[in-house]
Amino acid sequence: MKNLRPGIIELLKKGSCTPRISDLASKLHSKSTTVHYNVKQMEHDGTIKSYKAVFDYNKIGEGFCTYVLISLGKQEYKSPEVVAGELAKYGNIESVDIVTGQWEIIIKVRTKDIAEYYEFAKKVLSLHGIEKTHTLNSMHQVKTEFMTMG
Amino acid sequence: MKNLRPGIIELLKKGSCTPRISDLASKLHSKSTTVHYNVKQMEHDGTIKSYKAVFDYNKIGEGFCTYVLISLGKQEYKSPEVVAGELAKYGNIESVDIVTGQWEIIIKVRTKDIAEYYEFAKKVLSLHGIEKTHTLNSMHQVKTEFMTMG
DNA sequence: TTCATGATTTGAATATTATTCTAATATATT
DNA sequence: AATATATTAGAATAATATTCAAATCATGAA
Repeated sequence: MKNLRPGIIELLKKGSCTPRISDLASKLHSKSTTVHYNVKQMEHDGTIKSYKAVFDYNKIGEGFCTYVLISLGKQEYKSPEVVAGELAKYGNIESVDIVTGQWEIIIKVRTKDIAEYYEFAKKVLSLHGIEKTHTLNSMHQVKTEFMTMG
Repeated sequence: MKNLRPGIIELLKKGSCTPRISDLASKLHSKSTTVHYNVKQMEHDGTIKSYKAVFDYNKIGEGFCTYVLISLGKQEYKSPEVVAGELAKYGNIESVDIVTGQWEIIIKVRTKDIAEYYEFAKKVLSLHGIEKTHTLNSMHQVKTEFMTMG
């Protein structure tokens, strides 16, 4: 007997979902064929990127959430774009933004606990030409991906 | 003729999607009834909070993305939890976290442009007993909600 | 305005897929 | 080992998305 959850979680984290046309139709007081037409349009013109699940991250071993402000150092040979692209490849990094001001990149990281975060930081943040970091640990995730937790 | 897009976007931002059981089943080399059983289990025990869409936020008038670090001031009568809860109610705030360190709350805000952000900041950040803020503007959103943009 | 063109909506028919139910198998507990 | 519980599987059904053709609406040109 195989434990399907990890595989399901990995797939649903990024996709493998679909809009409920009939639900949208009834909520918007429209015909389902009309909603279907509009949604497909948004998919084709790139307005909609994906359909995915939002999890209770505490229940999938990613309850420890950290924001890391990253500075690259002026004389660095790697551009922020390159470093950001490298960071984006990590599955436990939820978001990567190149920002203005004193820091160059901000990332949001999800790990099981502080120990796993420490391993991540050792492995990832030492590489990639990162000079300086400032860490903000989330004690309470009140809202995530537009979803209010509770 | 009504423009359905705003309504569809609002609903898909938080929900109105469903997992594609058969897609999961084929990718995981399992029977769809088995996947169905496991997914329902995760829904019922709260592991899965919702199924939603991810957008190209530039195309839905939310291309301007800002992280705001918030400090509340020691003698404040409102707790971080209360302020965070109030902030979470705003539809254009993607995430709200209560964090450790020199700042108390970090939020991620989406607006159309800097002008709309200014209106938001005037309206929201002046209320709620917020003492000091530090703003990081995203010049490039490389990854969002686990989805790499491109 | 009227006409013509393209875009959006609609309804009916069909195809897919989720869901239900029952049975079988695996896992855990005593 | 024996019983109870949890998970997987198959067949039948229900629900829903999708397709297609036709109707309606919106737009711009004459």
